[in-house]
Amino acid sequence: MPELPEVETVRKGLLALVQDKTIATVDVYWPKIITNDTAKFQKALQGKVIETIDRRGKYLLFRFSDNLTMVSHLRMEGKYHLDTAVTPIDKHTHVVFNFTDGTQLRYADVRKFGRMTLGLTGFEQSLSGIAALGPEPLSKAFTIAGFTQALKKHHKNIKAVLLDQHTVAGLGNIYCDEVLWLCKIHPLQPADTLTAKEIKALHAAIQIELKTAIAAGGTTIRSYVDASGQQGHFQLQLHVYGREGQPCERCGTIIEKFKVAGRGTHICPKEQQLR
DNA sequence: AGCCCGTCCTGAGGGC
DNA sequence: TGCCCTCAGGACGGGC
Repeated sequence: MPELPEVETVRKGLLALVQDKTIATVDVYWPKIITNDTAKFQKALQGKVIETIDRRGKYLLFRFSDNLTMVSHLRMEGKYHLDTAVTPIDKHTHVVFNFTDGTQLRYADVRKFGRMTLGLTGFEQSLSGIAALGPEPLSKAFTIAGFTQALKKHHKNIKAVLLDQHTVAGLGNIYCDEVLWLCKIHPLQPADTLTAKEIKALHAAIQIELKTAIAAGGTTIRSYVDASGQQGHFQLQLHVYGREGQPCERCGTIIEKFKVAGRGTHICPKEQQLR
């Protein structure tokens, strides 16, 4: 499941593969992936050049010539890769961008949860999802003061707050469990009850964790690969996610798994206690 | 405003 | 072997 480090890894890899390429045509095999009118989407992209690719939270922002931006969210299993027209389209490929040089950018998504939206650059600021997004965790906009203020507004549990993207952008289920373990905070602890010390530790852990995960090319748990088909390596540095039944690396207590906000959640029951 | 829940999807894995 | 059921979950819209 691509979270910020995986999306950033995809962005960098993808940029190296498709920058400056010109789109000839677009094939759409599962129209629900495109939230615009499919025919308009296809027509608008004809002849456009991919100038760069940006990222905001877990969203990829393809910047095209003529002031067009395509917002793309991979959700659970979305993947991009470069291919040639002679390779048969597999059943999980839903959108194909045909370039004028004969190569293709293919979007595959087993679950079909991913979405793409095209508009005039800047439209993404008012797109639901991006408009309400919290600060980028690796930018100066993510301050301890702002983080503290945002946490005070919520009485729901800290894990749900970190997951919902409004307080800070980019964390998903895996990195939430990891940073909470690092800071010894119980995922059900109400956000507005965290101490200043805990908030400071969480703020730091989020940044270190995401930076380290980006450096490792992201985390491959089920199926994540980057734009070149390479797996990430950060799964080797996970402390709690997917480790239920195994001893905590710090204290030896058996890691437990239960549901929080509808998500599988992993904790060390000794070190992460609800207050 | 905040919060919770249903929805979208398919493949993997368990039970019998 | 094969079938059925459950689980995995990010974001969003609707309802309270």
